[in-house]
Amino acid sequence: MSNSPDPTRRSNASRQAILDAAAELIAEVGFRRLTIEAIAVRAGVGKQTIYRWWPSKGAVVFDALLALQHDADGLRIPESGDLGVDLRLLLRETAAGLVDPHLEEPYRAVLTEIQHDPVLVEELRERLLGPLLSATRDWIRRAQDRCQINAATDPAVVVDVLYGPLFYRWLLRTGPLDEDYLQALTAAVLPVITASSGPNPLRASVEGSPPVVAGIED
Amino acid sequence: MSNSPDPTRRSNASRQAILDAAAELIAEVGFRRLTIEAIAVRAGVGKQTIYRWWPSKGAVVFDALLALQHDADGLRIPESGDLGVDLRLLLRETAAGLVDPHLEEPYRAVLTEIQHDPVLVEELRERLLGPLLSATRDWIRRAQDRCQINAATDPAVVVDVLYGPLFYRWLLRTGPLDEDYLQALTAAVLPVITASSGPNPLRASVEGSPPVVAGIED
Amino acid sequence: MSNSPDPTRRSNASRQAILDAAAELIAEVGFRRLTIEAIAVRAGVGKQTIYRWWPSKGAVVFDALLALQHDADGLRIPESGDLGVDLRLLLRETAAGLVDPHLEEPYRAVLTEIQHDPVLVEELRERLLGPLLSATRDWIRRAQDRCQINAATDPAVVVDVLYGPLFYRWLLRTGPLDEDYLQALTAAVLPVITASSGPNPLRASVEGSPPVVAGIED
Amino acid sequence: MSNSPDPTRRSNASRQAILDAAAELIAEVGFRRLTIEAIAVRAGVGKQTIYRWWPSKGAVVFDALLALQHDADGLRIPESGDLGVDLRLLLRETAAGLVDPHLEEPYRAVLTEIQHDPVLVEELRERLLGPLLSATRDWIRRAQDRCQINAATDPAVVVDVLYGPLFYRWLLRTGPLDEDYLQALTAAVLPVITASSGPNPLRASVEGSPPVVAGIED
DNA sequence: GATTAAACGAGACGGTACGTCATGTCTTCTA
DNA sequence: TAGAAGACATGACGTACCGTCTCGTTTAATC
Repeated sequence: MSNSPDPTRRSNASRQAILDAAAELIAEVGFRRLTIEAIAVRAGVGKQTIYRWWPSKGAVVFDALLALQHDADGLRIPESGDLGVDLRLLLRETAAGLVDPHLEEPYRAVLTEIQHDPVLVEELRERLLGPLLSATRDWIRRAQDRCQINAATDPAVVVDVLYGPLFYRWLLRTGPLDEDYLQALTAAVLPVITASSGPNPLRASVEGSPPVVAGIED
Repeated sequence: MSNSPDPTRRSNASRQAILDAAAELIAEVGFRRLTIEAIAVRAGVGKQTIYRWWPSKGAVVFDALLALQHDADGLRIPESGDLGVDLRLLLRETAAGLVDPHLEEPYRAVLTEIQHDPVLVEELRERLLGPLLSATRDWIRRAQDRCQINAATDPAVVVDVLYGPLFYRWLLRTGPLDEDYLQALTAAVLPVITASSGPNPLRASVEGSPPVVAGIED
Repeated sequence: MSNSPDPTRRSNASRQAILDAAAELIAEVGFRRLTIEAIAVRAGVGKQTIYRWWPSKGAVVFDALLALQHDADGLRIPESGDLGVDLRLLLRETAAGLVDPHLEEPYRAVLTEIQHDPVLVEELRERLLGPLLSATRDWIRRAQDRCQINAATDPAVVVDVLYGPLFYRWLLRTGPLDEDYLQALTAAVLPVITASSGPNPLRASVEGSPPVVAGIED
Repeated sequence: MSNSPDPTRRSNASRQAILDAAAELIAEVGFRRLTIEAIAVRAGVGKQTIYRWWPSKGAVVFDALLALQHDADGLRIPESGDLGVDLRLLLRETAAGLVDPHLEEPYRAVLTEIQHDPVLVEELRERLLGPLLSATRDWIRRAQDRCQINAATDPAVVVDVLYGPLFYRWLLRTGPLDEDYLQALTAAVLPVITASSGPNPLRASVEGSPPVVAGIED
């Protein structure tokens, strides 16, 4: 007694028209004023056709974003062997996606939607973020193998340190993601991820300051 | 010929009731299903009283968040002189706010709303983010004066590197913000911001890789 | 590029429910406190369904009134050949409608609404008043053919003289529309409409008073 | 423990400004879209000053109408002794008020309001209609004394027959109240009210048709 | 002339209903 | 028989007014 439709009978023309219409409209009016009805009209499609195949407006936008990214061929992780060069390229490509006129609004919309939609966050993890993050983690691990990145650091943490600052500035709009910024960010982040060799008195305080840590770890 | 209401005649009881109701409701049903009507009913207030004083639902939630924060006395920036200790405390306090049962939903809501509301982003900059960020930047500058942080790095970039990873993980829900994570993040971030003195071959590649940089800097 | 809905797809169940609810509510609370929202709730119908098919609250009540009248089978014009008898029957049937517990309020509401709504007055003319008045005028003409009514008088004027006094008393509530009144009114009106035979000095003054008439006819 | 205000301290300037504003606004936007707030603003008066002295919007308009009528000096009942002349003058003056550009809308508004407001209908009876109707009835009685009007007819019925047709046409907008109509109406109505002496076969049927009347009077 | 109490203007308030909009479901017609 | 078209019940939107309720500010009448 399943009510789910038969995917083999799905009209691909309709699917494509819907994603195109969604992409166009989100660029025109933004996510807040984007409506299912408008998408249906623009796509020349019945509303039910949208409701049949997507659970929410956010899911449509998410799929539209994926389609746009495929057109742009996605994020490639550079690997020249030179960590500084690779890092700059990686950050630049990431930033380029965030400020791309066609992609920025959908990105913000998806980021927005996952805050309140557990289904969509799962979707995002599996189909957009997951591949990207695991590729990044592999890239990090290889750099660790080459002793370019401190092997003691969890790759997941390195990922946060790489992408986090970029997203933070982008989301809070505290400044532009221009070349100057990327340059400064790369210079600042690079030492974090490089192998730490000599003793570092500050670092020591983190690992060993007993009274504070005791209080903290309660 | 101004149509704006007279703030001196504003009912403080209504204002407080509205903020309380908003805080309660956002915790109960989340931001998406939060409605102005429900806030008005819960607060025992006419809808117009909300529309008179706030331009949008997001603005109400933002004020409710500010009020909650004031109750919690806000974020204090620690300054023991030990950079590692201070950094951990700072990150821990920040993270504590993000995962506080009363604050998490409002935080996500505000973060969400500023993506699509230029007025609110300005409000946020002035009244929530601004004070916090400038305090953080001052803290950084003092640490730079003590030669605990590389004086060549723009404090704004340091801010991004400090808070960015935390927000990134929190927004994308790629993992918990628990003590283990904060410990690892502190350990990873600390070297970024400490003064780098000796020659660093990787750093050199960032500053000097001619062919790539040439292409980039066009 | 028409935005008007397709009448062939109209839900007749909703239509009937709306008219019934309107009739009930107007009897319960009167026209002034009758609201579209209450009609929608009582009818188990969305407000939009009302707004889709009727332009105003008055129009709904008007249709409700028409439906009630159809149930009561409307006004029949009697024609026994005896003018006095017919006239009394006509006035009595008219008065019966005006004081019917189910119809009085809707009648007053419609009369009220047409004072301020040109669209509704047209509607009224075509669908309620028109048929009644033209039937009455035909009835008058046949009586004139039988020389029971002065053939020189415009049937439209006769109509006013027939119905006007009744409506006047009903609208201004200057007295009851009971049998005594109908009896007196019939007795008074009958001579108006009967063929005038003998010379009438007063009548003469109307037709011949030169100075006054001169001033009037300018 | 009376809450009613002290009439001796009433501001006459405000009273007049309110009535003027009401008269202006009803001419501009009609009664339906007339609001107390708009009257208050236009009159430069606080809303409470209106609510303090009038129980309803209809009451304000009623007073505004009375004031307008006083300016126009009201309806004088002509009495030349020639019934036909007097009747024409009376109908003409009545009709003139109904179609006066300044008075028509307020008249319709008041007529409308009394349908649903028992307080106002009483007010109307006492202050507007009452004096007019009793004057008319006196006029009729004097004509009856002069044997110009059938003394057997109740003056109240005569009043209805006089004014009713005019109001009927005016309210239902079935035709203009121009000189031609007034001429025809006068000619038609005059015989009703004149003394009928000789035998009238139709009249007889009214008074004596047993079978029909019997059925009716049950 | 100072006091004082009520009417006044202004307008914020808790409400109700408005008419519109978008949602997600359901039905009808068409390819 | 899937899909377009769109009517439907639902319910929130933001607005307009309602009638009540403070607020100072006149404005008379009393002291």
